[in-house]
Amino acid sequence: MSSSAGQPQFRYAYPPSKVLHLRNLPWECTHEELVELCKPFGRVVNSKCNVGSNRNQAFVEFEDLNQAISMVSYYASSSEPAQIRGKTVYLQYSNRQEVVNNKSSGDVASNVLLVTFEGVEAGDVSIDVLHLVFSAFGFVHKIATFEKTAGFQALVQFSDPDTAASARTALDGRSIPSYLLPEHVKSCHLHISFSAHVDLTVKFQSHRSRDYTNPHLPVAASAMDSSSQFALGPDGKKKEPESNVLLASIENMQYEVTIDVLHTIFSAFGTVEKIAMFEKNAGLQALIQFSDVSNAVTAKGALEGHCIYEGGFCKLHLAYSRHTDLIVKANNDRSRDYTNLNLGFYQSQPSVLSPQQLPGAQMGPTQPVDNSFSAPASGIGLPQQQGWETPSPPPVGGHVSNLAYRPPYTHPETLASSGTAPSYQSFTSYNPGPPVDPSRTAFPGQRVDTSYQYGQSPLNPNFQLYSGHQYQPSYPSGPGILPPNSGPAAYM
DNA sequence: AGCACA
Repeated sequence: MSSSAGQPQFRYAYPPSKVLHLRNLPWECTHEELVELCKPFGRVVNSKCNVGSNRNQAFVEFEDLNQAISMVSYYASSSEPAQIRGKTVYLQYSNRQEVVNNKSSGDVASNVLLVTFEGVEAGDVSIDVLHLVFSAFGFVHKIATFEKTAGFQALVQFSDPDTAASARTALDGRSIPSYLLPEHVKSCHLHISFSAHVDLTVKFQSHRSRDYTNPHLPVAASAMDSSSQFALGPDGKKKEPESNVLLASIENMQYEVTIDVLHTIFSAFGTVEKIAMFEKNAGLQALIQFSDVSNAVTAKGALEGHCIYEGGFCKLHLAYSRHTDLIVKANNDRSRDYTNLNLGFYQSQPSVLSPQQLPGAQMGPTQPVDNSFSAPASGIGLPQQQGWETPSPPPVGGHVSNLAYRPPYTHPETLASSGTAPSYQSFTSYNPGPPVDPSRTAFPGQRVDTSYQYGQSPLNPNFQLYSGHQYQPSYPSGPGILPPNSGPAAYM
């Protein structure tokens, strides 16, 4: 019996399936492009590209049949055809019920993540920002960025698949907080899957690749002159000599910016040794001293032109200072020497260590440890309450030694597993003592990004970093926002 | 432009 029914030739030849067959695809169409097209209708759990003799067909599998139906129905009645790269794509239900084979959209756990950035150009997300974001979940070994047809992508290598999985779970679909992005970028959603790689080969430290396990790796010449990845702001000039001390000017200061806020922000990029704040030209300025020039460079690149608070408030402008070592005579709310906490109002405390034991000699090998990120990562979206409201208590014996010795990265599993918020105590025992512990650096009423500090990355759709509605200013905006007891700057 | 060789 030949084609009396004659159906299989036509458009809706097959009954609905959560697998769609797509054809007339552009050359070397990627999984990411397919997902981009299908995403409005549901979640693509698997795909296979480059199918057929012309390699221009593909299969996508939705997690749910209704999602596939909605996509087919939509394009059946749409005046605009489905398109990829401007090319019309024809789609129909597949005669299969699941996509076989292929890189299962990266569901095989790996210690390396493939990150696709949505809505940004290659230069918009610096490798330092990536490092910052992913370090919230564990020690990042290597990062490599590249551009393909799917857009700007990165491979981020962790030590083990579990750590990578926690980062993926937490960040997939989230957006990088705007204060880490150039102003023209509205949002930068992340799509994360597991890579097939296990160990990236990074030959140079450059603007597109880093190996954080090997600080002695040569720096690529190409990275030297292309300072563009750091210059997120409009200033393309790199005339001023680099320094370990940054001069920060704060523009549009509607909210209080305390020394603790600055410490929290800048500590994400390395060890902050000293901070001094002062008034200049009716504005607030601060000198932030890092232990290392490279930390200052990274911080400058990542933060220049960004606002501390949502809404364009407290915009940072950073320049290299000519200072290399600030002289802080007292620890107060305008100046702080984090390498010598026995100054100023800490002086009443008995000094537990002799001067020889103070930092410097004992500072372990300078490695890119973000003290703010060495903290345990717990579940995303936990209330940001644990401990930060605690007023900075006077230091107790032993805290100085914690400052002097900063342990290498400790895996988050050691503290926070099973999604329970680490208690303040547990954190304290892990990394005790102010002000090494960033939780102690916040004043009451001074909302600091603790969730970020604790490895609860802010990349949460509902997370508003330093947003106005979360922020409870201690003082009304206006000229009187600074604490009344802000004495004269004690640095020189 | 019409259904996949790990």
